[in-house]
Amino acid sequence: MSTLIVDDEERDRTWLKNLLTTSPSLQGELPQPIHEGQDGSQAVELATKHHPKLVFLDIKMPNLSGIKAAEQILKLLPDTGVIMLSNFSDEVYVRQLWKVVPPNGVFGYVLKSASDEQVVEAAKAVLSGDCWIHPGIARVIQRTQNRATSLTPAEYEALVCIALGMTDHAIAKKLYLTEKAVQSRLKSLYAKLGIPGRSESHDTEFNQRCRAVYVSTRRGLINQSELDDWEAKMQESKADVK
Amino acid sequence: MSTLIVDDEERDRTWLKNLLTTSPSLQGELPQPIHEGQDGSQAVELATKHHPKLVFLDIKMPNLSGIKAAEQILKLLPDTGVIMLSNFSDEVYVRQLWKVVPPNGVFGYVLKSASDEQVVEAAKAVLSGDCWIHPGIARVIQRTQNRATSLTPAEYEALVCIALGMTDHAIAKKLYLTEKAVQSRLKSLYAKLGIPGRSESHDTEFNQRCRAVYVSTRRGLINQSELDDWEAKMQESKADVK
DNA sequence: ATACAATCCAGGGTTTCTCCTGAATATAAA
DNA sequence: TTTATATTCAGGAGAAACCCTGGATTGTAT
Repeated sequence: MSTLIVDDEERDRTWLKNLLTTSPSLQGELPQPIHEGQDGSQAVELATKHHPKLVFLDIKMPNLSGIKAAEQILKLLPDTGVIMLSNFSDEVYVRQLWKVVPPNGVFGYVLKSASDEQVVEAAKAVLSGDCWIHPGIARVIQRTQNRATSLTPAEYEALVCIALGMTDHAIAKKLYLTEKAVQSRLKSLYAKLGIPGRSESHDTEFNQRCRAVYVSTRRGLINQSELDDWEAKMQESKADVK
Repeated sequence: MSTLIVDDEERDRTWLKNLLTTSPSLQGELPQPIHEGQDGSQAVELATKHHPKLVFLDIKMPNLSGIKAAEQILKLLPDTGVIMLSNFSDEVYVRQLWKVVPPNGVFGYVLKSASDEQVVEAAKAVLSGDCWIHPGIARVIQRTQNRATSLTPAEYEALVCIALGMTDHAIAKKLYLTEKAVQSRLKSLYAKLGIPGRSESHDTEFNQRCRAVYVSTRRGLINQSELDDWEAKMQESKADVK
């Protein structure tokens, strides 16, 4: 029974380690020893080796993201308590995490802007079998549950494509659809994002396509590093065709 | 003669404070005492009060950004050594900083991913009247100097507008131009960003408008918080018209 | 079985964006 | 003064994006 801390920034690792070991209210409760890793693949590796009870994972890491690392760890060791540490309250991550964590899984989600007390609180909660979710994320989760505003996989796919700058035609080819189907997806996407079209206000204010990307980024539905991943995937599948 | 540390994250402030006070190679050289602030307006306030020799400024802060704070501080106290601390190597910030810092000003720019040694090095350099720029930023600066790839103010303005999702028509109205002029700006923008148009490749791959936003964000020419500032400004000027 | 939502698709019409050529201005460098 | 460069504009053509209505197909919940 040990604890695992995985973050690519050494500064954050030592901060967290100090916090956990010196906190009075965690004395004796924190599984020892504490192992450390620097990226997602190390996280999986160290977890399979030491079977930790508690794992802290940064989301944004090289090689393997914290989310994917969590997925693999939970698949192998479902009883592990996973606490995600993130700089952002991005909806993408909440979306992804929701799919990865088993329904009865125990996990925490804390932003790096959290106070030391909150981090300790999260650790204690997860150790005693509860979940701990950062207050700032509560409303994000609400939104992902809400039918009227949350995006379907189809809409999300379309969103990513336009954010990468693809044309309707290119999207259709990539997803094996007609252009009409693509436009249909986009139409419902714009509606859910609340972007007014030509019809609604007399003079057109917005280019819906770009506006959709802007508000989605602001809401954290997409972010640059996610898009870059997609871009890389696109490149690959393009190479396959050749 | 004192030192000023301004960052909205307490964690980073204490980290930096510890680093500066405990570093052997800075003993005796660091101006004492050390004052701390949490945002840009406090930075200006504390600087006018204590006339520090050295100021550490985080770029992303509430109320007043680190860049704007630096501008005001350097206007009042041109001999202050300013060191910018940033999480990102975004081109926007380099652009802005270049305008704000006087030609003979002394400043540093270090990324938060820097090692402790680098931060100390930067501090020593600035204290002895030199500039210190993070290696990762060198090539960004190169790009901002290069005529062929750097954007003119006109192009940059257009870029921000399309990133916010405005139509040609809306942009023209906002900037007091014809739509044709806007399109002309966009055309040269696309060219500088190296985005292929309909003519260049047989089948159109990209929606240039969205693609431009994507690559610009990736290059750090624009970023979300900057765009949000612009969005707020747009709202204001819209209210003025009423 | 019925209802519902999500999806794909079609046709046809309107607007916006992009492309091309070309011209007039202004400003700064040679 | 000439030469470049940046910039604003025009007209007209074609492509892409958006609007509306509506049908067919799935799957899922009641």
